[in-house]
Amino acid sequence: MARRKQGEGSSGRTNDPERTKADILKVASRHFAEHGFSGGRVDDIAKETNTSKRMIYYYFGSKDGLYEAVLERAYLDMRRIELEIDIPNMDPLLALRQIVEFTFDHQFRNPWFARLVAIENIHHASHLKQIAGIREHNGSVLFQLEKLIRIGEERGVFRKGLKAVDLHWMISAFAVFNVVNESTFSFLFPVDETVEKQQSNRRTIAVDAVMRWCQP
Amino acid sequence: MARRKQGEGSSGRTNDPERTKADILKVASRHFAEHGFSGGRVDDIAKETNTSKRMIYYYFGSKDGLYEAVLERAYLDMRRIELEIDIPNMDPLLALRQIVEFTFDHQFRNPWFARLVAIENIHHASHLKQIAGIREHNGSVLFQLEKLIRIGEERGVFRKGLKAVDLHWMISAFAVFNVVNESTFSFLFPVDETVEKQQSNRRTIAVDAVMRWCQP
Amino acid sequence: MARRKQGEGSSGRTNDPERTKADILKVASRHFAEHGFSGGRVDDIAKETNTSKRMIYYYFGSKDGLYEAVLERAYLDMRRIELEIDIPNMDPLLALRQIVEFTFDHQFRNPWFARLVAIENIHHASHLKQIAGIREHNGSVLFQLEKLIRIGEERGVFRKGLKAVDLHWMISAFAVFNVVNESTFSFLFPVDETVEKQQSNRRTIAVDAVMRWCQP
Amino acid sequence: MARRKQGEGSSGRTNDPERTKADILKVASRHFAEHGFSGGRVDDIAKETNTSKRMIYYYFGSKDGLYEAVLERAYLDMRRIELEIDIPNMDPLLALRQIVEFTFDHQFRNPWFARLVAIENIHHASHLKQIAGIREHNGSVLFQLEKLIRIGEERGVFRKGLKAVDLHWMISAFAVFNVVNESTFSFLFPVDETVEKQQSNRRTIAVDAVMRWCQP
DNA sequence: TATGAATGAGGTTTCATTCAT
DNA sequence: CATGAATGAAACCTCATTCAT
Repeated sequence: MARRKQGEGSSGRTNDPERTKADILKVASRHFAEHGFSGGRVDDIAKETNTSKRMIYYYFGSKDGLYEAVLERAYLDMRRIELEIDIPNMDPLLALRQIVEFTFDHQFRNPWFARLVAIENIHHASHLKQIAGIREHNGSVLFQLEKLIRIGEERGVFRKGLKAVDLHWMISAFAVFNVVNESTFSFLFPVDETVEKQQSNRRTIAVDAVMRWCQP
Repeated sequence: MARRKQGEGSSGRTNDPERTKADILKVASRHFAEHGFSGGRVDDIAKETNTSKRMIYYYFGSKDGLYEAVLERAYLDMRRIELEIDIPNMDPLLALRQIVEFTFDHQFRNPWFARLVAIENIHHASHLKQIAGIREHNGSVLFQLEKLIRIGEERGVFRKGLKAVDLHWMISAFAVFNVVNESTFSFLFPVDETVEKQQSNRRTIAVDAVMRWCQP
Repeated sequence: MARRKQGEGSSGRTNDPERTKADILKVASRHFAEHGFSGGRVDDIAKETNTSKRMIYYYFGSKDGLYEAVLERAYLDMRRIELEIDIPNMDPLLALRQIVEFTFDHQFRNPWFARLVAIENIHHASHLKQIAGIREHNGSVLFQLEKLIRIGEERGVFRKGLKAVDLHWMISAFAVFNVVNESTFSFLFPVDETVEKQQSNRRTIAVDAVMRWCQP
Repeated sequence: MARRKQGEGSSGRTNDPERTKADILKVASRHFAEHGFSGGRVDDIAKETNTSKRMIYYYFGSKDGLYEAVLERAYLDMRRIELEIDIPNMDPLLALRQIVEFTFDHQFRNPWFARLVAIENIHHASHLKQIAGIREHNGSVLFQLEKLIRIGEERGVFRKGLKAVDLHWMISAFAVFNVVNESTFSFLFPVDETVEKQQSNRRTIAVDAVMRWCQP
């Protein structure tokens, strides 16, 4: 039998705080990304969860607290994933291409992140500003890009004076706009292509634009 | 002083439906852009208006109806303004530069438009899809860009195969991202510059990127 | 040219008070009968009318006033129609049969009257009690039935001691219940017949029951 | 005085959902029966309750939902009570008399039921049709009457060919009309009798009419 | 730790009625 | 006589949050 607490397993009750919190966070991420912060419903989140509404308040204190936790987790995950790209001895142009493509694809496949960011911007980043240390954590992207720019400059494949924050801004603009404005853009300017073809096309545009902009 | 139209100002009752509607729409635009659709409050909008909450329902039927009217008006205004740019005999490269700069600046100075679009995207463009004729109206931008592309190609200053919808996508990405993601981006990646300097810098990035992307 | 007021005819504007009032009353009758008093909407009535909402208030003072006028008109019409039955030298049994059949059919073909009465009963006849002279007017039915009963008794085809008010009560019970409770009754106890067949059947029941009850 | 259940009375908070729901339903039944559906006020119902308006929505979802629950409960109660009449070895004529008298009296003493049904008919039985299983449940009356008719026919005290649904229709017509149209009828055709005397008289009419109609 | 019942404040919407022309 | 704009009060309903067990 060995160490199994009474009641565990039967009805979703876990008695595992970390698991419970993770479950709530995952559900809440998707829910807020789908409905926005004001449009999000604590009741609905609770229903989708394996636990009850009371647990949300127990662990996160309030709707705002829950949303902030969601946001923090989202940024941590995103930055962690980005760091997986390895720009060691790779050719700078190839590395740049990979970064743009990876960012573009990853955001497209995980649209809830970009949507959460968009939602947070509607609220003037007020929740983000409550999250301690989030700024420092995000600095990692810039370090990576700085490294790339330095190498590229040295080898003469990038023009001089590129700034990491500008490059990140441009890459983000494409990757985020692509996800976040998809609904209105594709409705207003429909293209006669499959979604896959269209995404591939837009990714090419993004890659080309970034690379042309970086080169001498 | 003179120049005061009969009944204007003071106590609100205008008996001028167009004025009343325009008043409501203007207030509502700013309010929804500020708080989102779900976060927007009909009560608050009414308070800022010269009229009462009842009139909002009299003219727009519901919160959704009001929001749709706001959205429609916003798109109409935006497209009308864009058409003011004249690409007649101008040098294509110069015209392209002006279009990007104009779009970039105009969106920055009227951030509520981009915010409304972002909000609408959170809701999967469900309201936009209710607005009859909005799609047709928006086509005008593409016509303009197509004209520009044709001239640029003929003169050999643009590379071949450019598509208007792609160009519009890129220009929008910069102009919209710049406005909509400003809060989170500038919080996470602060730059030690004045806002004006920063905007000027980003505009340069956008212009350069677009022009490099269009040229052969 | 000859006596035609400016604007007459063009847009429904009549300048004929009686016609206007009659128009409003007719529309309001059907509307209240359909939705009840509380469920009735002055706005909706106005829209169905050839005139405007203001006229309703001009002529009838209030929603209650309009409803009372509707009720009065309905009772007047109903009693007037009933008096058209002629019981002169007719055979009493035949006359009785005709009265029951006529009442039954007429109520069925003009269900809004019975519905208005049902609605008024929900409100404890409070509006009816405001209508001056309505009680006296309704007495006519009883006079007619009394005449019939007298003749029937004299000829020995009716049993002794019948009272007009009881006879009217019974006839009304069938005719009114048939109309007013149709929705719930036919839903709960559906019969596999055409509506016409069913009505004919119920009318037979009513006629048989009344006649058996009157005969010695 | 003893005999007071724990928590009963006083401050309202029961944490006993069934009791809370029953309390709401009872108050709502009387309220809707008194004012109709459109004329009924959720606020007023809540005030008469031991709980708050919020709980009405918690348990019943909407005003319509509450009304449907009221209607369902009313029909269930009515049919349950009717079944208490026992037609075992009783003389069919006596049993018939008892059924008519019981129905007549019971409806008169519980007028809110007939009023609810009248109200529901104003709304074309739209709520009733939402109630699952209500039709099946109501079938019980017909079974009972069929049994009675069969016995009566066999013994030759009823004429042949009687149908249960017709008999139920007739009994209902008297019992329901007596309650529902009381206000207008007694106002228009006042009788110089006590209410008790009048009811007794009408009950006699109903019994006589039904029995004469059933006999050969 | 966990649950379902309960809540007050506030949100959207509706309605009969009146006003200005 | 006639109209459409305008209104305040009150209606229905929702939401984040807390309580009792």
